[in-house]
Amino acid sequence: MSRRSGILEFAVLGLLRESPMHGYELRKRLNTSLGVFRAFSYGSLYPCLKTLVANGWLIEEPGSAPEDARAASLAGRRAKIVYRLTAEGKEHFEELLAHTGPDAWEDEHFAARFAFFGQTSRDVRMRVLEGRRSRLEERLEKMRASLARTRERLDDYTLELQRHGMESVEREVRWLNELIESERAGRYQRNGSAAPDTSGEAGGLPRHRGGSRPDPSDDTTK
Amino acid sequence: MSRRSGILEFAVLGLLRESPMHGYELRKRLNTSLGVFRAFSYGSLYPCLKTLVANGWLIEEPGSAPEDARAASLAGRRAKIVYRLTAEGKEHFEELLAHTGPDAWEDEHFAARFAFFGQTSRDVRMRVLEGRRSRLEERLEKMRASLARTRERLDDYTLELQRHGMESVEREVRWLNELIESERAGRYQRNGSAAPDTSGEAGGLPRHRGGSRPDPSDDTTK
DNA sequence: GTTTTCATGTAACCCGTTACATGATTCA
DNA sequence: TGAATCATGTAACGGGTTACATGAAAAC
Repeated sequence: MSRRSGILEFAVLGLLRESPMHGYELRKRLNTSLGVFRAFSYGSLYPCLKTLVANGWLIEEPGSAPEDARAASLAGRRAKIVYRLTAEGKEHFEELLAHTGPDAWEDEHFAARFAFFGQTSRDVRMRVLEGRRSRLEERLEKMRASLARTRERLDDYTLELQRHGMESVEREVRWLNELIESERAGRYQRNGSAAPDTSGEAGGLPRHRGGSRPDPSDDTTK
Repeated sequence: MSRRSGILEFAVLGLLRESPMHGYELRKRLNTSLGVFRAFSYGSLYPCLKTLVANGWLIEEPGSAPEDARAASLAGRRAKIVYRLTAEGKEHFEELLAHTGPDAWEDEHFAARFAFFGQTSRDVRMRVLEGRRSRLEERLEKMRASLARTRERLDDYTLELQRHGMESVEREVRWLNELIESERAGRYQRNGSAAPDTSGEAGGLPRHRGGSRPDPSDDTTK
């Protein structure tokens, strides 16, 4: 059965659900769109793709770029394997999305699921957000308890590190609260299509100040 | 030479520098005092201790608890191996602390070093803090660039995830700025001994609101 | 006297990386 | 025609975890 669990498998399925792709492009998308929190290498991606195929979740299609029709007449053309999600793969991905295992609330697991919220139903999103929040609150409890126990024998730097760590967690809890509130109020939308200037309080998620600078240079993939 | 790099080795050396300990206690300290950011298991700790001994950085002493003197008369008493840092080990740890390798600025590496700032000179601290900061600023650049490139074809959730990620990084940069400022001003102290109520702006690091609640219950180890 | 906690260890695995090898396609 | 980039892969390793096995000391 090959339990290749982990983030990579999940993210690959999620990206391929949106559209078929070959490995190279897949990796680029992993490291930009999703890559804020993690970067993957070919050394893990290609073996992963193979086991996903072996599990029947993907099929490989010998494909070239769609608009490259004139090259299709060539005889010995190959390479560029396009992977496409099968029906079983789709089903498996749904299960993974909905699955509420104990590990599902860890940092990177959570981030990966969140990245695919657009393909989920609201009640699943709610469960995930609330699960993450209570997970963080447990963690806060432990940190507070540990700090209360050891405070006196720690030097200033260790203390400062712990304080900053706790503040980070508290901050994420507040963030989750906002998101949960948004979901409750029904403020969500499928796919914000090209709204070049996000100035007002539109329909979607709560808007914040800051973020990317308004510099629309560099449209190429570097 | 057994390049067992990684956080664990570093943290073990750092803790043993403060005082000798046996493995079990060592692990507890790793997961409370330092464990805010990471938890280790025996399955990694004990093998690590062995290689550290093999490298000459630690020695094992058959030891029981110091105040357990009456038990010393027993014949076949053993187990409870106490590990002590050798002179070479100490030297090695200093090198690790001062070493400015490219990996030294990553999240967990940085956190581990920071946790042992109390054993460092100020210029080393400054180098580490500034190194970390410029590392984060690089990361911000990439995130901004990536976001500017892909903004239109991302759904709201992915966008929100990236926004939150960037804000977290920006927040850490501000934190580092404060710390660097503190170091510059010479506001640091070795070991804040039992200041039960931290209300005013004392001599040490910049004080913040929030943190652990004033509830001194539960002094036992769970 | 039995259950808990302390204490040490090992073998198998997991999820990924690094470094390397190879070749097709595009562009100057 | 030669360099850059696209594209696919593999072998060896890395730094840990899980689950297991064992036994001594303390608590009840």
